[in-house]
Amino acid sequence: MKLSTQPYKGARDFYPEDKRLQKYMFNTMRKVVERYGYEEYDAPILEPIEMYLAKSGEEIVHEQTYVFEDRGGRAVTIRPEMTPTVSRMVAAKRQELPYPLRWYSIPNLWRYERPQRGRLREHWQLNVDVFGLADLRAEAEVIQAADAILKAFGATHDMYSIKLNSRKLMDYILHGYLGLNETQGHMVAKLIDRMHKMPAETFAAEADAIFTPTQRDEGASNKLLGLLKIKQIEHLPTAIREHESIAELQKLLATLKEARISNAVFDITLMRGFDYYTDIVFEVFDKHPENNRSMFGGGRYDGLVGLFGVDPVPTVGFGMGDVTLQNFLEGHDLLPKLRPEADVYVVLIGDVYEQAQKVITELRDMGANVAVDYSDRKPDKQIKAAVKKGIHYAMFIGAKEIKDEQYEIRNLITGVEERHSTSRIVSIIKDYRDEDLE
RNA sequence: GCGGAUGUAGCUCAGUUGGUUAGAGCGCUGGAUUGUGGCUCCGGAGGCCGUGGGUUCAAAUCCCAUCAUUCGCCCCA
Repeated sequence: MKLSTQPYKGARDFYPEDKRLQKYMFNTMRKVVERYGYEEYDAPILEPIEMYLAKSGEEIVHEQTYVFEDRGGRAVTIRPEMTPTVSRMVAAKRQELPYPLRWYSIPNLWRYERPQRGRLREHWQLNVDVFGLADLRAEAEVIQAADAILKAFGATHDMYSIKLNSRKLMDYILHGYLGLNETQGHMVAKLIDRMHKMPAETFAAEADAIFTPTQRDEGASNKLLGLLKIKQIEHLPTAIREHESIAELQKLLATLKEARISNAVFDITLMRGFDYYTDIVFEVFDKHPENNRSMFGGGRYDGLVGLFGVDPVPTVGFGMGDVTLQNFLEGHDLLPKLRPEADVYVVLIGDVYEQAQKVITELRDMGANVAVDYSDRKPDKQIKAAVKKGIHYAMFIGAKEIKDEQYEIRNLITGVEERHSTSRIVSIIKDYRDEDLE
């Protein structure tokens, strides 16, 4: 039987060029969040299944999680998200950690589902969380960090928008204002979550079906439809505007505006799927016409740490997936041309392998990344290999060069060729390497 | 889990109403050119036509199944 060369369904192979891109994305994320003072942590990819039974809807456990039995008969899952894990870690050291905590991680996560654009079975996700701050300043900070990451990739505010809403507000609207019971509220919330994927009439009909005849007679259904059309906080009915969550949303929007985040907007239709959010939620949307979709989001989830039997710790965080981020960067043409690791490709001419060792070692000792072609092929073949690898410089070492201690170095982009000493060559290489690091 | 589309060379794809030995471009490789890439010219390798069954004198082509890829739904980071 012939073995397949395809990677497992929904998972990706990272060839060097792919890995280079991933390194670029992760490094950029790390650089930004560390600038905000976040510390990196990590944890096992396996967790006991109980971790996911306690929270966040059953769907994810029963249908979208990798579950298997270990040799000891324990049910084990491959983590589908990092939030429960990090909550567990915080709970374990609840009393000894220096709050507020600023933690981040870039875990590998798995979900058992049908792969499609922007959604694979395996992905990596930057998780950024603040623990121990029951204040909007935490929300403001993580949103700023998220915004700063996108800017670090070269994105501008016209490319995405940041939508904000409040779970507390929605709870009040659904139950207090519209008078729905818990089940109805849940159904309406799920429906609102899908609102933009269906025609307005379908939405209205499905919403209507959730209300009781009495509620419909009282106009609750029409009230809901009216509310969902409102784009500005100021246009909400007075009764709603007086709710405490409104002042918080306004305050957060004002803070973000001060921080020069001009593309943050209130969006009453923003729900987000997880049930564990307790207050502010936010989501970043790609505004590219062909990829108009949610990229990533987060919010406040004050209840998770407490599930581990310790006093609750207020928490705000977000998760940014690598697949959707990459789609975003590609769509807006923000991916840079990444350079290979090697600075220079050494072309050996003639039988100089032994004598060239000294020079090559010298280059490496001075900090150059040097790949050497040991194939004994003719120079043109060796040069072609260097070009194909995308290496910027080719260096020629032959009998003549070794004798003179002057080596030919060619810029493979411009074709310009010069003869220099090793130290001069290394400084040329380093100048080029630093060029793009502004 | 449900529905649609697509599987032919490493890649992108042709392939007539079913009819001999399955094609092109790019790429790969050797040479022209034994110390120098990109252009040009000449040669070469590379295919179980996704896989398994069926119909037929005859299948890349028609039918069924299956697997994979992909788009959407469900769900959701």
